[in-house]
Amino acid sequence: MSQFISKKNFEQLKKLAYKTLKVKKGMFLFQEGQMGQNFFVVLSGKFQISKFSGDGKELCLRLCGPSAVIGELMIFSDNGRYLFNGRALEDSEVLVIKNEDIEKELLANSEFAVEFLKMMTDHFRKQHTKFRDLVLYGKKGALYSTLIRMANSYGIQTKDGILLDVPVTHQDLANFSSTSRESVNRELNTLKSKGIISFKGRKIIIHSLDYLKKQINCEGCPSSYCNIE
Amino acid sequence: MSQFISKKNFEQLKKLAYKTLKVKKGMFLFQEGQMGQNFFVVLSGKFQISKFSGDGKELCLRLCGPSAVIGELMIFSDNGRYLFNGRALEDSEVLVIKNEDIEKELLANSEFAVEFLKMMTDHFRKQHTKFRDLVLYGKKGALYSTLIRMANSYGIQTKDGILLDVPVTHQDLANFSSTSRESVNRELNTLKSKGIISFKGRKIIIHSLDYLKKQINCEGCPSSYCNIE
DNA sequence: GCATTTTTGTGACATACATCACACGATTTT
DNA sequence: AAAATCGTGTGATGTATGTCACAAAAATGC
Repeated sequence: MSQFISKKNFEQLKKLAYKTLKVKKGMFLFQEGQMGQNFFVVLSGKFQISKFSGDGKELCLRLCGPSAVIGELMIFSDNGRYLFNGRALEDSEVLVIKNEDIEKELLANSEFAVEFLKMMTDHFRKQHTKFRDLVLYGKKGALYSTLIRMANSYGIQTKDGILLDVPVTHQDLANFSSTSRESVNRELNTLKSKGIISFKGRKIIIHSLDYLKKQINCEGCPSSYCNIE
Repeated sequence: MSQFISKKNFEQLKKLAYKTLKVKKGMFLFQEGQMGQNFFVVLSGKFQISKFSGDGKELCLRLCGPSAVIGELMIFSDNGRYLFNGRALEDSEVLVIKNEDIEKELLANSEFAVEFLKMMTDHFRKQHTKFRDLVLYGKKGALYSTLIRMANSYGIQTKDGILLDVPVTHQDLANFSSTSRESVNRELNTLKSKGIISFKGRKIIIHSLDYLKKQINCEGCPSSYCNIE
């Protein structure tokens, strides 16, 4: 169950859904700029939330697994356009909820409204920390931040260190860090030569999460914000 | 009156306040990392919302005049620490509202809860566009974005163009754009030589807002998000 | 009005980072 | 098994932008 919303309110969201939708791997559930009246709750599979820049680069913001709420930012928006792209990384299934239905429900049920507001502010703080890492600590900071987040979301503790158990390419990491594949490659190899990380096949093992955290002043941040979801 | 919250709900916020506070020019109303149980509504004066990086640089995010809601992001937070700094740029006065009081009120009054949620999502989208400009369009994009926002918030239409009627130094613009004073200076002079802007004393006149907008793909964005507040 | 401080302007240089080019190994397809 | 594709590694080079140094102009204080 997501850390965002209680089981009870997750059930409530389920009730509000008017259909479920299967999304094939690689397909867009929604795209930035597109009009739409729905948002979604992931039931199975995985989605990547991203944003395209003018010159075709893609900035990745979230990886969303089961029970994540996505496409939710347009609720109460004037113009009803999605801000991001949501693409299925695997064959996936989602609940579809009409914005007007949730708006009604929020008015009718203030306990639910508060829970939902809580989720939104949480989400906001999470996005904010990502923002901070990107803007205040440069490309390197963004990469470190991405590694830390992936460790918190997909890391498996082994005696060797934390194994990032997701199939990510250097290009993927670059997209999450608004930098280039080559820079990611070089920086990862620098980290490896320092003994901070190592590779196991294509996957990354982090030996010193602390080192990465220190570089971006990450000490105080509650780890619930520090993930990639 | 702010574009964020209706007069009625602004009155409601006023009722919830347990005191008003005068803040002298230059003083911090709150600082990042600081514990606190309150948020604020500006009654008079002006506040700057900012964030410090590890190496002492300051990233400025908002300029907040009367009826802006500030320090609100910690509502429902686990750790109760401010994410930003709020500093008075002039002698100012604010309403002080306890987080627990608003949390109670939101539970009791769902119409208010929805209105508040609306404000938060609006705010989120606004921050998001700033984020996009900073990360996706580089330093130049950040500066253009800042100029556009200031034009929308403080611009006065004259026959000459849009006069930015705020006292801002190049250093201020740099802080809003996460760049350096010198870069701002050079870029402004480049814009001047292209006839996009000109100077009237210390103030900036924008002759072609469209040019700036085009550079950062700003066409579709509703101008209510595109301000500095 | 003079002195001091703040703000702006600009050259020289250093650095971070993107881009291009290409090689190589691994994986997948035919 | 050969061919094609994909992911990685790395040097060379260009560009954007930060930093330093210092001067001129403007604003402010006394």
